[in-house]
Amino acid sequence: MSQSDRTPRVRLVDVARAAGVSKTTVSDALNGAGRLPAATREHVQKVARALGYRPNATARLLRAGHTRLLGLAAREYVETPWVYADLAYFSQIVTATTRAALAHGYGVVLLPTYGPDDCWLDIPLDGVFVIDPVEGDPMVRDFLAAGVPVVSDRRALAEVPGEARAAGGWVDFDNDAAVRQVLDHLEEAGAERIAVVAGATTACFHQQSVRAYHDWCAERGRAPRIACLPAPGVEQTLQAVTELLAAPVPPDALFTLVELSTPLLLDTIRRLGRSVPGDLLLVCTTEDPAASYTDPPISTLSFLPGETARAAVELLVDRLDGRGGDDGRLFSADFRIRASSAAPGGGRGGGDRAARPG
Amino acid sequence: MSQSDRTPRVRLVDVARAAGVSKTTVSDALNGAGRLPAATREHVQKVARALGYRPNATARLLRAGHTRLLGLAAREYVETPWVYADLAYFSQIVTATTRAALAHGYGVVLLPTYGPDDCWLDIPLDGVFVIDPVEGDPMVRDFLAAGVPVVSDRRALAEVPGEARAAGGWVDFDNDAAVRQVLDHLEEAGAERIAVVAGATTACFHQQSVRAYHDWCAERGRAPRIACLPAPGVEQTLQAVTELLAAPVPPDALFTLVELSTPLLLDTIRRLGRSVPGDLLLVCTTEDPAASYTDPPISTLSFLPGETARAAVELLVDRLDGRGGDDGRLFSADFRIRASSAAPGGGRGGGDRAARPG
DNA sequence: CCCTTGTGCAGGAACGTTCCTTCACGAATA
DNA sequence: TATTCGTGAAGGAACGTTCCTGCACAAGGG
Repeated sequence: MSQSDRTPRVRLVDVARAAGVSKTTVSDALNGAGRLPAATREHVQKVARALGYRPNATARLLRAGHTRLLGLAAREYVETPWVYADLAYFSQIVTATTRAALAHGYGVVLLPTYGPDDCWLDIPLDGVFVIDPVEGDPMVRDFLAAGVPVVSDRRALAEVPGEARAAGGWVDFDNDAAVRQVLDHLEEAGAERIAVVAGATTACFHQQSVRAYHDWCAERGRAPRIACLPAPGVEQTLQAVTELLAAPVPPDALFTLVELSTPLLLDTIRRLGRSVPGDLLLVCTTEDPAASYTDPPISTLSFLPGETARAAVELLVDRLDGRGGDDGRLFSADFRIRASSAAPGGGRGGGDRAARPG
Repeated sequence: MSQSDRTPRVRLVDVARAAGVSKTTVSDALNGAGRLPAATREHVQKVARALGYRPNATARLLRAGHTRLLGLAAREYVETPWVYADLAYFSQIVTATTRAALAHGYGVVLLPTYGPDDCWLDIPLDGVFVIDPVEGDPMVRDFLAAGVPVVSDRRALAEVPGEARAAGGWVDFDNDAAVRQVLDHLEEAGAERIAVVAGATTACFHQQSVRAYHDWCAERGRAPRIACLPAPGVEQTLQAVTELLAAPVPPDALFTLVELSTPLLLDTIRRLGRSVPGDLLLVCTTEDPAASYTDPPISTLSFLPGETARAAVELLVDRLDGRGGDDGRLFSADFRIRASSAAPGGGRGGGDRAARPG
């Protein structure tokens, strides 16, 4: 009943019967294999075309032993899958994963993140890329147990005990270094009261970043000024910024970790009567290219979703093809200093240059 | 070699042998089928768990006759697949398709859009959602020929001759009506020289919209002012806007059809010395929620990618489950009038109200 | 004339499931 | 005692491919 028509699809044997040859001959003729004279080959092809024969993909896969399908799952807010794919970071991850996979002859399946038991195992996959896995992630566990190689974007979680480890790879960022780099830069530019806007999610990124910020503040004896958003959204984010800036002694620098329309943020800050970078230095974590076209251009921190995804797919494909390469790859975030965080004295900034750690 | 380990995976028969029962018993015990006493069932389950047995997904699918996998393909700029998934429209289509599919127990495969011959047929799919198919699209043809139901977002292309038609569905917009609605609104608000920014792509949306604009202008004896972008990108778009506004007799209204950061556009217009809506009325085609938070809020035209995708999936799923419902669904775009296109006299606008045609 | 070598194809075993059919056996009924 | 009946489980045929093996026949060499 699943097939819309009740005509039961023409199979290989049907072609064979119609052409008066065996299954083998048909298969060989259509796949360009075996030793067949051109005449036979063409005859079979003609018959197959006449009958409208199309090979059954599932049967081929069963025979082949692999599916050329890679799974992609985002494990943040598991109960509402793919809601955050609207964010530029996820969107670019999806795009880049797909493009890289296709370049290697693989398709990409967007996976369910919750559901009855281990329902994801019903999908025939050769490998999986898991974004933001949680501690002891059941999905990761299931796939590894099923012998499906997993690459995640958190190296900490790839360190599972025992033999399963051999099948897990990772790509990751030096998150601490990135956050510190931004904070150091702001301090150097004269900032004394740096405020941070983060998200209260299960994503390692936010948790790690917030911790790094607290550590950095503690080392300098500064009081952290932080707003943690329970959920993403334009309204909430702008609200948080407004509140931060309304403090009795307002911050002189703002570092956002949540994704947001940067031109809109700039505009909002202006409407609150503060100028960038005059009154407030600004650095945004974002993948939005619009950031470099604002006035002033905004300093950005990017976690290179495209490169991450590409690397993850390469890792996975290498592993699938038996080329056991590295266990993982560590990236550095891409910090681009622009006018929005230039020193008041004018000693820095104005340009559009990338800074890389150590 | 494809499987990373050379341990050849434990199969159903292996469990059967180890448990001292037959394949049937194992299958029934694990799937909760058949008539088995609890003791046997538990014994088999224990053995299976001990051996680390995981059923082979491909084999199940072959047996089941369906894959619970839906394909998603964007046919715009076929040679560079998924580059435009960064755009909010595509991104939301992908998100909504995936969520709707998962809700019905289907996974989503992001399809290749080019490649050797009909390579997409190697992927085991139950149905396909094709965005922006081109005329006589080979992908659509291939899938229909292979008996895989196709839903596209262009009703014009679903009208293929003959019996194949029964397998194609569509969701679409009344594009002309939407464009005219915006133009009429701008005219009513006092605009006399409406300029349009469109993209030069194969997407029906742009072509149809441009045609509608030309027709509308012709009916009124107005000269069309249009900028067609060869490629999307912040730089190009802002450049086009700058040029349009630099005309000797500049436009008094702007209607953008390409996706763009709306706060950035507003900012750019201001930097060119024009005020919105005072000097220039503004309506943007966008899916970006930031548009309602700018100052002034921007009037937007949305093609509801989320609802489109949901409808497409419903259509597909209905067809797959034998519930032959409609052939398609026609949507109306969502035009929201805000202050950016309010009449100079102040007669209109300021609010945030939706307008629907008809 | 027999043995090799090569060509053209057929048969059938995989791939790993599910599920339909059958069969044995003990208990209940006639 | 001979017939039903229900329970528990085995056997094997699908699902639709691919590909290994092997057979028949013809041509060539000794």
